[in-house]
Amino acid sequence: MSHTVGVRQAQKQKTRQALMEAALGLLEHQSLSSLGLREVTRAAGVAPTAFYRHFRDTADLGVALVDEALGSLHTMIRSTLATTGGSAERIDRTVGLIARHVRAYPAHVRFVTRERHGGVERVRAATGEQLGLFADEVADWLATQPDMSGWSEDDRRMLAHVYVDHMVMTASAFLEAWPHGEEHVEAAAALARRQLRLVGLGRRHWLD
Amino acid sequence: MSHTVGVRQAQKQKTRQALMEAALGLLEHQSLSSLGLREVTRAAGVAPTAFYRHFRDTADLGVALVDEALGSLHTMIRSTLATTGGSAERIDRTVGLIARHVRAYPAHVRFVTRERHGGVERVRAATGEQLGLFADEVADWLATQPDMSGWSEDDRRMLAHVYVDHMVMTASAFLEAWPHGEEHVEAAAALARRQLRLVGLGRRHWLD
DNA sequence: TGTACATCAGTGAACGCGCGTTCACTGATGTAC
DNA sequence: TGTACATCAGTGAACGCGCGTTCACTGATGTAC
Repeated sequence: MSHTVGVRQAQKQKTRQALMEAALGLLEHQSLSSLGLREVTRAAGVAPTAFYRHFRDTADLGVALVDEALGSLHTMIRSTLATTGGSAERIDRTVGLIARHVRAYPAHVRFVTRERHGGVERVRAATGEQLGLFADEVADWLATQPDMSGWSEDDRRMLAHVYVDHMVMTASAFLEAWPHGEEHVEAAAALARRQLRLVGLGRRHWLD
Repeated sequence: MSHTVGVRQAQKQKTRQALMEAALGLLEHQSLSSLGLREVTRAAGVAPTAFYRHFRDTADLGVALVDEALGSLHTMIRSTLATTGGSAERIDRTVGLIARHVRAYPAHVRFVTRERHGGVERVRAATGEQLGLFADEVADWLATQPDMSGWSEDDRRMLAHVYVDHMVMTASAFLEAWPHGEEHVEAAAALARRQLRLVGLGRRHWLD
């Protein structure tokens, strides 16, 4: 057998992933600062001591979850930016992409919104850093848009910030709306679209 | 001595307040779902069992904290709405009021932003309900503003929602900026003002 | 005003339990020759 | 290809500790007469 990655490493990755998924599941009903190591290993089906082969403590696991969760968000942001067409269509498509993302990765979204201001310093820092990078990316993209010429660097960053915050808040709103039925989800989508329209109008008249 | 409220009741209130303040202090570095009953009573200087004379469990205490924290926020919102003058002055004063509120009640602000999406269901529900009432109040006030005639009920509620969310996010940004020095606070204020200007422009052109 | 009894906020001992961490281990995978 | 040794992911027993909750209690405050 060719040593593709090594059987041992592959197995280790599998256990690591099992720990992260078990944690993500448990975090639906609690926050990271109350998540227990034994609780996670029990849910993952390994001995408590196995945990230490992968993470120093649960905060360390939390940072790994931030990277995973915001990696998937990153993909979504790129899709959003690639959207073309008129203003209304872009808004529709953006909100649709957010809804799809929440459907595909509900636990990731919950984790990010919960721990973004949560009780674990290192995780808060990691989340803030990553969302900052997103804002940078959006700001860079804005700089390429024809209607943004004449905007100052600071103003562009401000607008990017607004878009990123709006995306996170909308994702969180979808997550809350879901269990209450389809009409709540549609209401959340309608709200998000109106808000984007408001921001779009502000953007159009910023240099008036 | 006239039985003003009763010495006994007054003493009980004092202990209750001590428990809530101790909890608020402890919550600076953790979240409610990991807050321990014994930890709180230790910090408050009473026996663990005294806790049960006031709260069923820590979630119950959390709900009491929500009421207290959002009561103080409520006062601030009323002040903001009472602000008069031109658009730019109103923005300046609003952001100033938020900054003052954060200075006066940092623990309340931290608690609300942390537990708004935190791991304790009942506290999340209580926070959401109260913020919803704020949005209602802002929406009602918007209905009295001359420039809002012609707006639909839904659109007014959307705008109110934007203002309330922006206020909470700005308060949270101030809280994070504080320990990093005065220039970070000023940057957060500048960002908040620019965002309000963007929203104001959108508002002015909503019915174009 | 004084006395006798009721209330009840706060106490302190005791309990069983699950926690995080340590340690020496096992046995499959990897490596050198 | 085969053999001998090294590595190291995962195990299981053991530990000391702080947790939430129960219970009977104490003594200051409140109330009835």
